[in-house]
Amino acid sequence: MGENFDIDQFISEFKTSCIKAQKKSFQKNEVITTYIQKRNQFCILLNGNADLVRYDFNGNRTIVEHISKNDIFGEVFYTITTNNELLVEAKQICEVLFFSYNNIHTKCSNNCNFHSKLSEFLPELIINKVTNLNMRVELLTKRSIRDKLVEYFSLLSTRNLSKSFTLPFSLTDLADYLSIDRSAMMRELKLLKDDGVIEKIGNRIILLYK
Amino acid sequence: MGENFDIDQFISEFKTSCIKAQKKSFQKNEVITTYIQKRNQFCILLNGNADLVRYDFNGNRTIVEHISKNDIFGEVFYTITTNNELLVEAKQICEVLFFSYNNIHTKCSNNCNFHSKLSEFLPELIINKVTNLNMRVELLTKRSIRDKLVEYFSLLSTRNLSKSFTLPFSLTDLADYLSIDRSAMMRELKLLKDDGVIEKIGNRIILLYK
DNA sequence: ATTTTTCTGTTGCAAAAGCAACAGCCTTTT
DNA sequence: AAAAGGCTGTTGCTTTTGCAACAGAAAAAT
Repeated sequence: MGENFDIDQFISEFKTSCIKAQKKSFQKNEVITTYIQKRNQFCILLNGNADLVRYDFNGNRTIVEHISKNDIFGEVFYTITTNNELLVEAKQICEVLFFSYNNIHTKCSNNCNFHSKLSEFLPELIINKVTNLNMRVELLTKRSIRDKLVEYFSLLSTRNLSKSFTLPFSLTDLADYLSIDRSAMMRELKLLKDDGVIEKIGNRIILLYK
Repeated sequence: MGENFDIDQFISEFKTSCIKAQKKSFQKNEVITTYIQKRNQFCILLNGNADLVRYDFNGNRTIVEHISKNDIFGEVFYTITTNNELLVEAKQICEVLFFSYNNIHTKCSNNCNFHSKLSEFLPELIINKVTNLNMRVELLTKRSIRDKLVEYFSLLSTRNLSKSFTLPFSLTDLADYLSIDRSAMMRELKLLKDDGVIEKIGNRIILLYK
């Protein structure tokens, strides 16, 4: 889409002229931020990819959100806090831009170019996020492991414009993302193969139906 | 919050001076809109409440989203379409404002007051939506029926500033919202009662823990 | 006021998902 | 080059969830 190209260009041309924004880099497996405090934090992932992860009492790990280049995230979107701690973990080397959300509306005293561009693109960025969240809800409301897998695969197939694609997750992470038990998922993947719905070579999937 | 008050006032003062927006009323159980076509539809619920509902092949009904006063919705947030049909159903008498999302950015030829106010409040409205979606993901990623119920109840408790509250759904709808079987949910509610976690009188819940 | 419909509450049984444990493979580290 | 750690693949067993069916209560329609 044209609009995505604009956003991409805007972000790639970014220079931190605004003193209220901070750019930081992270190594793989570093914690980018946690969502415990109430600081109205708002972030943009400039490069790399990361996961928003929750660990619960039973030791279950859940990938609440998968964060890619140009995605926005931060505790400003979690006003009602949950009991569990939420961590954003870098999966690769990441570059992240941090703000306080308060500073987005109020015009920057420097009247900086970045600031005015940001407020121009903000609705577009947030609508991307809403779209992703709706797809996530669509996935999670599927009743069975099989339905979740098939929905997720057809989503990836649509995104990649191909019936064959490599999973962007390890299978372990995929289970944590779909909020299901890994071994039960493996079992179901085998059944999907046996039933001729998919082919699977390692982390590469080919959708056979339709 | 102060900002919510502003939005409330803005919406309540609204008059359809802009010809590009349409206001319509709906009776209980009427279908407000469907998400099948690609029309960039964007809506605001001015009054009443509604559910975004999906019916799947197996006859399962899922309440994908519960829509209350001042919430925004519409197929513009569902760019990658799912196989299933999505319907917005009025649960009470509803008043709804319809736009095309394209008409929000491009300045209205009338230069109308409503239009400029809308683009001012849009980020706030969308952030509310993101927050709600994140809470929904939080609920849906809980592994067991019990965890879903307890999370949902503590959420309602926080919202109502009280350990006792009436469910905003029928129990049948609650199951469809949590994406679980109703009878299994009833069974678990009984266990929560037996274990002294909640008290339950009809659709009224009292949280006993903490 | 009576009928019809929807919702709540319950249960036995079947199916699905989770848990635990282990082996082999692959990748990264030392 | 060897060791360590993480990921994949598998399976037996247990627990949880779903399904089907029904009775009574409550709400809505006539």
